[in-house]
Amino acid sequence: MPELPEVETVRRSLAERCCHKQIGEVIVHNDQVLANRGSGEFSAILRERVIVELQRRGKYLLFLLDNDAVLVLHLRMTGQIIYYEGDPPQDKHCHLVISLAGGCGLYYRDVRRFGRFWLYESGECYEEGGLATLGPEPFDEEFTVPYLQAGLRKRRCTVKERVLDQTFIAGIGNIYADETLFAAGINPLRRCDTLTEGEVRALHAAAISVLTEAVAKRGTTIRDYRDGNDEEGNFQRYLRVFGRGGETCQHCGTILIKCKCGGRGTTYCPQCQPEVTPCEPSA
DNA sequence: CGGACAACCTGGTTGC
DNA sequence: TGCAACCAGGTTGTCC
Repeated sequence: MPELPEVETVRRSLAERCCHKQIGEVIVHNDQVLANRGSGEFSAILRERVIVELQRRGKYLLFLLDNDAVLVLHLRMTGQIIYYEGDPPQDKHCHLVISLAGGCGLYYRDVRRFGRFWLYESGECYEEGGLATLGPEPFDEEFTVPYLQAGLRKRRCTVKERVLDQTFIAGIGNIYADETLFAAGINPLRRCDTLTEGEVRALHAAAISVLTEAVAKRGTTIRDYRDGNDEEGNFQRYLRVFGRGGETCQHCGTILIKCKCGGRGTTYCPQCQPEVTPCEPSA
């Protein structure tokens, strides 16, 4: 599941491969993955454009093209955008091929076909849909302790559901929500408006440190995730709670609990992330 | 507006 | 062994 660290790893791996290259033939095998264009129009607009720069916002990948066109991609669950040389691989889950000058290109593969491409030309507002409403990501200056505290107090849902809200914090998905809450010592089922100031500070620091570490380890591969070079991430070796329900907590030895929270599978340590916050010692 | 929930998809796993 | 049911989850859309 590509979240911020995975999309950032894809961005970095593709940037060095395809920046400044010109697009040649574009083949659409399945126009389901095109959100705002038909396949003919999509191919015609992309053809002969030069990829100038790759950016990322939250979980969105942006290809900035010459003539001010922008190709936006969200990988959702199982999307993969991979660089190839020679011929693109034969694959029944390959929905789109963008060939580049010099006998190489990018192919988009997505088993579940949830991922989407948006293509915008000069003058079109490409900040529509999800991009328009994204909140700051944990690496942004705007993501401060007061911002986090104010946002947590505005809702009554669980803290995990709040952390997953992309309009509040961009880039955190199910894996890093569980890992961040563990690192902060906060139970995912806690009501988000009941966190103490100390807990908010811990959550703020944990979000930044967990994502920083995950980017450094090139993301998490549970099953499908691959970067732009078709390589797996490494952070799955460092997960402390996600996918470890029933195992023992590496910190205290307690059996990790697997439950549902906001419809998502959720794992936490009942000892390190207690349901009720202990009274803080008086100063 | 917030909150709840179905829908989109297929492959892997589980249960009978 | 076969087959049906269920589960995984990011985002959008709908409904109350």
